[in-house]
Amino acid sequence: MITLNYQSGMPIYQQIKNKILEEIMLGILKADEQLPTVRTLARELGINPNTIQKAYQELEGEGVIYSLTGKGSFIQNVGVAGQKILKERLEAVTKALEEAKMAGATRPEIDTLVTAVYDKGGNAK
Amino acid sequence: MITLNYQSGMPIYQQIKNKILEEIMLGILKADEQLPTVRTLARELGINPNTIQKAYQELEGEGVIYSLTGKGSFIQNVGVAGQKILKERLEAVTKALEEAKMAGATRPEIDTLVTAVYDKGGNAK
Amino acid sequence: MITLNYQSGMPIYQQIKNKILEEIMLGILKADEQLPTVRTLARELGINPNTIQKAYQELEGEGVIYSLTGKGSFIQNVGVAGQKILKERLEAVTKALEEAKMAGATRPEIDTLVTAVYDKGGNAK
Amino acid sequence: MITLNYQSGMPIYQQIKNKILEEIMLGILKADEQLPTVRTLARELGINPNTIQKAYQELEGEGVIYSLTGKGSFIQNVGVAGQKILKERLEAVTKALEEAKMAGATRPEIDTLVTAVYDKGGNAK
DNA sequence: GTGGTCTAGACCACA
DNA sequence: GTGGTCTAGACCACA
Repeated sequence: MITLNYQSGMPIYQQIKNKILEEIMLGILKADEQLPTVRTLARELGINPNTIQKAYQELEGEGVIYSLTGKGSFIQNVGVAGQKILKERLEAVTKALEEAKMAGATRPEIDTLVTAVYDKGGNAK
Repeated sequence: MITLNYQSGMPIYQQIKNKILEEIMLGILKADEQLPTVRTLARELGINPNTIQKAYQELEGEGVIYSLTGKGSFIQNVGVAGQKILKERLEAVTKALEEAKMAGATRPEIDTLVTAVYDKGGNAK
Repeated sequence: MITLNYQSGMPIYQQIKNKILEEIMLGILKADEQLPTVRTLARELGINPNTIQKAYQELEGEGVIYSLTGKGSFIQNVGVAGQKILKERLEAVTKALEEAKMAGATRPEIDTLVTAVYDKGGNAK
Repeated sequence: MITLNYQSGMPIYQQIKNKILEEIMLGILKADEQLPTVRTLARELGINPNTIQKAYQELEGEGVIYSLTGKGSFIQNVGVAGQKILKERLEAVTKALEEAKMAGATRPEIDTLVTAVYDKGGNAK
């Protein structure tokens, strides 16, 4: 179930990519599981199939899914993709931390945030 | 002295905004101090005046600077602007943390990052 | 015994063609020997009969097998087909070599590859 | 100067990618040199700008070029990209060699091909 | 002007 | 039916 945000400024195909990555990370989508077809998902979301196609093709280029013409699109072996995603996100945290520090954030303030996120229970979003 | 990175993917006007915000946070630019004019800065950086214009306009919209027609652009009272910037950056950290957690980042991994950033000394960038 | 690789990107009908060509080259399939029927092979491999049909039709078009309506498909006189296949594959090697050379591959690098392939013993795959 | 082959079956965007990779490999295109704009190249080749866009975006995703909105597209630092391309092409040679061997190609036949390619002079295509 | 996103719709190879 | 390619054309952010 993907809900699109047309006001956020984030491209639709990006939102779709993120949602799929998220579901892989959370174990909702598992290796070799089939994704909705390009056309089906496009119909469901009320958008153009080309936009789904773009999302799927980028994910395939990144080794996250694989596509079989005439069959459909499937989740790739999760391990490799997952490690890459984790690494990217840790780098994003570091960058955000540096900017916050520059704006005057203190160590205790940051620690409070970290604790808040890690005590929220399983689902972080 | 602003150095632009054309290959980082970050829009030029954003880099300019960030640099000014940074200098305010670090106390280099102080309240009511005058910024270089749009044309002067454009010439210095070898870029289109429209780009500087956009950076200044957004900073004015965010209450960070104020413009006096025919006089130039000036740093707003720092306290107010600073608190808003800090708040935004702490929110960015929270968002980055949530995404990292979802990708499998553990609490100790995050703590290591935080310590790394806060033990680097004064200049975080 | 054909094993299909759904993730290699190579079309299924191509994999079937290649496997048959390979078995002819290796002398496993001999002249006038009967191939499994389209339906039998489709059932065995768990794929669509159309896919087998396409593989057989192309092989027939290339003079590698011949079909007798109501009887089945048979291996063509091996000599003729084999020479054509060999010629095609040598052309493929030339093309690959030219592209590698253009990308900076040196003669010794190529010689190393050739030796590696030809010293591996009977089974090259 | 790119000439397209509409009969080859190779997608147009692939042909464009290959041509650019080739020119980088041959040193015709150098680091930070600007490529023709999406629209210009589309007009020149008589094809849709979207097709050029796709070629450029894939090259950017592969780290071969970088694009600056409002400025144009440029050749990335060549070293890294070049090594990746070379490695891929050597693997293609190995695969072609294995298939040729399986079809009965002898070592001397292969050596003849290699010599033919490497004695043709600078321009292999 | 330049790259990036998206829609609408056609046509193809493959299964 | 399914993914892949391509055209035509609109609109956007950025420079």
